[in-house]
Amino acid sequence: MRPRRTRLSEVAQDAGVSPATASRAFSQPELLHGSTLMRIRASAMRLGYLPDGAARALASGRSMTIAAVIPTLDNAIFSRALQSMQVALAREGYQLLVASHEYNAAAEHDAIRTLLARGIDGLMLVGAERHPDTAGLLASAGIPLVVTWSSMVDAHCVCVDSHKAGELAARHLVELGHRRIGVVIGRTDFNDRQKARLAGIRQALQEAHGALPEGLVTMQPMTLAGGRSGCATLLELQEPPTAIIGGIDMLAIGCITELHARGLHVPHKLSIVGIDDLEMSAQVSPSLTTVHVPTGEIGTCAAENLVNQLRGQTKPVHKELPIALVARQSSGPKA
Amino acid sequence: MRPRRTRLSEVAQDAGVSPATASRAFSQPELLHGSTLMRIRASAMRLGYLPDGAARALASGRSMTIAAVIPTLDNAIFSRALQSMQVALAREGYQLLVASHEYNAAAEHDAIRTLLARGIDGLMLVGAERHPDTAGLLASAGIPLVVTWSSMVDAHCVCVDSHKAGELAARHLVELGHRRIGVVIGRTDFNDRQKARLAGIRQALQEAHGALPEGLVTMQPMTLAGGRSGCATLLELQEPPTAIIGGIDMLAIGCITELHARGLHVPHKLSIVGIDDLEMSAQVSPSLTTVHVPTGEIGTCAAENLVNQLRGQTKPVHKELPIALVARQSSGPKA
DNA sequence: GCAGCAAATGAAAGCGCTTTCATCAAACTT
DNA sequence: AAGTTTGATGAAAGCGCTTTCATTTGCTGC
Repeated sequence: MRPRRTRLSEVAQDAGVSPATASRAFSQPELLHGSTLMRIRASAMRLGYLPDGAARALASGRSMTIAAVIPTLDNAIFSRALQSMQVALAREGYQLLVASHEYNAAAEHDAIRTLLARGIDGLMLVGAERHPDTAGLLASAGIPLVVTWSSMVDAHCVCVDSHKAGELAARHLVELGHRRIGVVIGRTDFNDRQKARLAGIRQALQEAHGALPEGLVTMQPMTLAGGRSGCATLLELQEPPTAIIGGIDMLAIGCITELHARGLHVPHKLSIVGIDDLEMSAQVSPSLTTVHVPTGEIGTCAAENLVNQLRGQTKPVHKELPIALVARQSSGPKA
Repeated sequence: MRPRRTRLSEVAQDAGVSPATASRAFSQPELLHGSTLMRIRASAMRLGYLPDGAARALASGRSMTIAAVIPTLDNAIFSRALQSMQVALAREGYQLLVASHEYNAAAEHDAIRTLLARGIDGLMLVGAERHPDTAGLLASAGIPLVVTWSSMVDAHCVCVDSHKAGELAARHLVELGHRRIGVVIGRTDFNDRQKARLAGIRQALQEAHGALPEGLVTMQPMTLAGGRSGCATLLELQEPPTAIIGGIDMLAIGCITELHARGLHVPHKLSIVGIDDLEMSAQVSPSLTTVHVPTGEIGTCAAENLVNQLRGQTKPVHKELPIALVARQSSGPKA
């Protein structure tokens, strides 16, 4: 078998101290005499000592690991949020564990269960919808929790107002004179963000010119291909829209692509607006008008929130981050 | 404090068996009498028992966790590979732990170190380049390892021939009659895949029409913006190329975008070829000619490889996955 | 010069589980 | 009927670390 790893006791022996002291050299170095600390560190280095996380976690009750359960890695907003979260956590000595559930509540439940069993110190979740059993699981685990993107009563949240995001996108088009506005929305199963955005769009349009006709809304997979297909669907209507809102930027960009493929000019022929403001949205041609959502910041704040909870901050903190419309080239006055 | 979690011994007591038997109910149920098993399961369910991963890992020496250290989550090829890997691992009862290093060898070393300390059963790494200290770290850890994308002697690998990928892209353009071919390559620091692709391109062009002039190669960040900027750089040359190869699809798509923004038709004015075959590459307009790399399969095979190693398969396995050119709309005969 | 205290270290008891080994009953052998 | 095997379970020894509590030592202050 493999050559057993160096143990803390061996380091201690090598340095001529007790295991207790050696342990402190890693967790509470300030308690040790300078020279002792040096000696232990030197021994550890020489012996190539690597602490055993399982033993540490078992003895201390802390794993220094935080988990994030997200819908999918296949959407840049989540990878970006995770990225920022990781950086923020690493700064505090925590490791990030990631699981995705592909928009399936049962899969989310399982992932949370597995993670909890694995032993984590905190958990980041997306959205406020859950499998009915999940609440109990979380309650019995009793670890710090932060809900992101959506708001949830009695829970720590780092959220944005998705309803308002929808309104902003819709109002922008209304102000440009559009009356017939199509919507390519992402699947709303187990996705309260898309639900809220759509509701926001509906409300703003309702206030402007009456209800949004059902035929002008198409639900698609949240990919570029979904955007193209949604755009195609709307174009085939008897009376096609003069503008389209994508439920996420990727859908909006798919619309631009489809229009380009058909030789229809954006925004002269049709205006396109998205929601998210991906990095690539400023780079596509024409650049995408969209509602900026501070994705990276959500990750950072989620990390901070969890760390604060682990430090004793228990009163639920609701943090809402601001959103704003960013007008670029893909939207213009009604033809 | 939080209400302590149910322990295995309590489940055992509740079911009227010893802790040993209760333990077996979870790890080796086939050893138990049917009725005993049922009884234990019922007790576990009723008490809401969740095993303690740390204790399990410590006692058994296995954490049922596998880690992947990738360059970045901000590139769809890695998120896709991870996705497939996760699915394959979950099937075998393993959990995936992810860390990224943003193309920094020292950061990779640190991540591996942290992961090793955390206690993992296997490790997936990308590429064959490493920080000088990493080899020792890995050797002393002595856990199953699989290197992906690149090939490495004496190690388990799931690789593709990046050099050949470069050749395929270049030859395709040569065959279409292009002589002046530009390259927008991703940064090659700590990225042997980009290095090899560029070398492959160089070799194919060399064989066709002599050395690729240095001025026709521009190195850029691996983003859409990098592609745009690289394309712009090449267009400003005294004698611009008639075709451009992107070191990754994202760079190639950036080129298409830049050309679109400038009103230059692809492929009539310029041909564009990428390498990777992202899902979106077939969806952009014009659709991207590229070299298909079976990204998802890399993840699946890496998972299988590690699981096999954990089952005792120790002789290094080299698996090379096939690649192939996919001609789409972005490339055409020289104008 | 000695009580009193702080600083540095050590002894030892677990953390919650797995696993080896032993035990015991039941089911076969011959 | 006695010996042998098989199957199901239990007792108990850790896994490698942290942490509480006790101990030692070197000072301070009167």
